[in-house]
Amino acid sequence: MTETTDKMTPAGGGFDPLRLDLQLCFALYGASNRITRLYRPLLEPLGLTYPQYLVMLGLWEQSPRTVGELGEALGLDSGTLTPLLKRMEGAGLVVRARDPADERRVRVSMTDKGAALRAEAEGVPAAIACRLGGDLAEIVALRTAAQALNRRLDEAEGSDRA
Amino acid sequence: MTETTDKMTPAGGGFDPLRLDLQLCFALYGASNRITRLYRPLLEPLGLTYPQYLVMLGLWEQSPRTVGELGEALGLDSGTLTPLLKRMEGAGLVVRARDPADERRVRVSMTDKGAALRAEAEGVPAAIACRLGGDLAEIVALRTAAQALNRRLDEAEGSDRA
DNA sequence: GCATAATAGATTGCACACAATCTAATTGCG
DNA sequence: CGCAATTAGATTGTGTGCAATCTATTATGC
Repeated sequence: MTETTDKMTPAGGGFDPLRLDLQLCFALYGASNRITRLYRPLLEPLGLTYPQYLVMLGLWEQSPRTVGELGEALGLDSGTLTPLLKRMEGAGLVVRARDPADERRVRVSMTDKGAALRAEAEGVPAAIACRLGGDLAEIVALRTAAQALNRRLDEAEGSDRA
Repeated sequence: MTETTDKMTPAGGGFDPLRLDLQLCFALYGASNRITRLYRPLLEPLGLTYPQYLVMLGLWEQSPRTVGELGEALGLDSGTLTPLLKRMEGAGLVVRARDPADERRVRVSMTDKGAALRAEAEGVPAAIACRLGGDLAEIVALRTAAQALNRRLDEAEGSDRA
């Protein structure tokens, strides 16, 4: 049987490397899921899902952008983005059009409706910050640490292909 | 049309709260996706997906457990767990059985095959740690910060229902 | 100049993730 | 006892997330 005592001595001799609450991956996985749940009720009035909101953030910074550029910025591939962007096009938030200069590329640009949505989204970060509570420094520290991790993982992933 | 200039002054007076790289949510979302990608090639030889691996971690700590207990531990609901557990049952890793004492409950228990898989999984955390690189303290700090966030979000979520 | 390789997206198939809803079983309470 | 309220999972429907593959287009080598 697998009766595990919950002795936790991270620095000690015999601790279990497979313990759920010791996994960084599990903490991040849970944080990501919880954050998505936290945003859902705020984004629903805007007619956006959470990944769609991220796409809009990307496009509010720069529009138009190609599918590949968005994928690079968001860390998603075309298999994820294509149907997502099609739904957003169906909702009238973006337009997709082949680049005449290079017919392989698809340029994604905001519509006026998409641009107008920005005003409604302005309040979202503050509302989230409020719900997150805690002190701001803690939030920033967590964000910075996650970004550092992401950078390192991107490098490792890139070197695989090199 | 909506041509966005990319003036960005993060430290300046009028910085943009909607900037993608300022979002904690985006950093965590990316980290979770990247971590899943990192685990995939290591878990594939074990015949596990990443959420299935988390379920196994939960069951290696305690088996049997009800669906509800697993959902509580992993932060997932029955709509996610039911099909996931069915696939794992199909793979011979777990068994699902109604609790005779309370027919509403379903007890999920490891099979011998599932228990045996633990030996193969022992090496996974070390392999991941190696790929993550960086120093261990940084990893632990990120994990701790994410766990603190998760606790706070759980409290907030719980108070919604109260 | 033309076959070949490289590139950008799209498509397909599978596996989550979750809201909303449903069903069956248990609890509570008069 | 008898029935409403609660509870535990299962089901359904929508929307990602990604590997593998396909197609169309552009760049390259000989």
